[in-house]
Amino acid sequence: MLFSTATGYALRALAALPEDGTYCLAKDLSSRLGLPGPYLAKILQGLVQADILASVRGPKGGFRLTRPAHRITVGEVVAAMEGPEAMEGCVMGFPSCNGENPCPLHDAWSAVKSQVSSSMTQATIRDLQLMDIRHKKEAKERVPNSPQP
Amino acid sequence: MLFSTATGYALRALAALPEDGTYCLAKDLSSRLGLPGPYLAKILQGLVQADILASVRGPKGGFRLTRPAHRITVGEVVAAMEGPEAMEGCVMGFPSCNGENPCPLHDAWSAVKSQVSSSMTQATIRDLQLMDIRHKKEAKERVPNSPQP
DNA sequence: CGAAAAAAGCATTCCAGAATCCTTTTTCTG
DNA sequence: CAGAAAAAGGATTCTGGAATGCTTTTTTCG
Ligand code: FES
Ligand code: FES
Repeated sequence: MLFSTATGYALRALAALPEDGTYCLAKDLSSRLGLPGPYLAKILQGLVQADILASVRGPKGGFRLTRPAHRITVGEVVAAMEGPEAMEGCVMGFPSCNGENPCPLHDAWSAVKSQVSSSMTQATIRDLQLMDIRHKKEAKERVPNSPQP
Repeated sequence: MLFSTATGYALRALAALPEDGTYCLAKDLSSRLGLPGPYLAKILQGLVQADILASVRGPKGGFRLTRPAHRITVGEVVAAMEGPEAMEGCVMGFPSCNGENPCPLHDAWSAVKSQVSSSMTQATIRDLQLMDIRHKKEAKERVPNSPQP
């Protein structure tokens, strides 16, 4: 899936945070998204250190975005989660991917890398929020009223 | 790295096999490539079942390609190793990657997928052999004579 | 101030992929 | 046929990421 599952969780959690500065509980997020609770908590803490989230402890505390959603790029989040060296190395797993001794997929892969990373610096958390909205709307249309027993 | 390390090993091993039908020992391959011996052996066995390699047991036995190198595509090897479902799923790890509710990277990623998979069906083991030759030649030029103590 | 709420931090468990070891089967050679 | 060489097959260990639990610190509120 190209990135680690933790990165996916981070993106989903960020997209689920409210856009105003309200603080939001980790537990709340995890239950809303159906993600493993303590694991998500740890991920959120990491995002705090990357200055993507701000947190306050104690009652009334929680997590919130440090910036408006459209100012946080997907690339930034991926870098924070995966480290700066993500997407390095040869697609085929050959040792050392450099122009010197390219594997047959090297050119295609280089194009891919630049394409993905440019898309990632374009896309922001705001875009993910929109996606989520679409998701919910669609679900609502599909099942007009679904009682929760 | 997009694919598993085993897939990388498989590709490297296939590229290292002689083009004539000579049988080649697993142990020989592993030592030549510096790959973990028994692990490579198991990988080779898998390639036999995928009809990419043929093997014969006993003395004078070993592994060989079932077809000329230029008739074995990289895509075929990847499929044999990773299963047919490789490269499915959303780049960002969102559940279900379909056109219905695309994530912001979906279009870029779709392009990537088709590009990579078409490159993979174009490239053959023969191309990998050429890469290897380049590799060796280059090393030789760099170190004209390197005694092995 | 004291109790409760919540994040922070740390150790631990779980699990799949990576790698190793050992036994069995096949085939060649003397 | 006997023995050795080599792949085939299965069980096992190792390892890093995924996930969980527990304790500590900070903050709010009565
Ligand atoms: S060498 Fe394979 S992707 Fe660059
Ligand atoms: S939905 Fe993310 S890549 Fe298709």
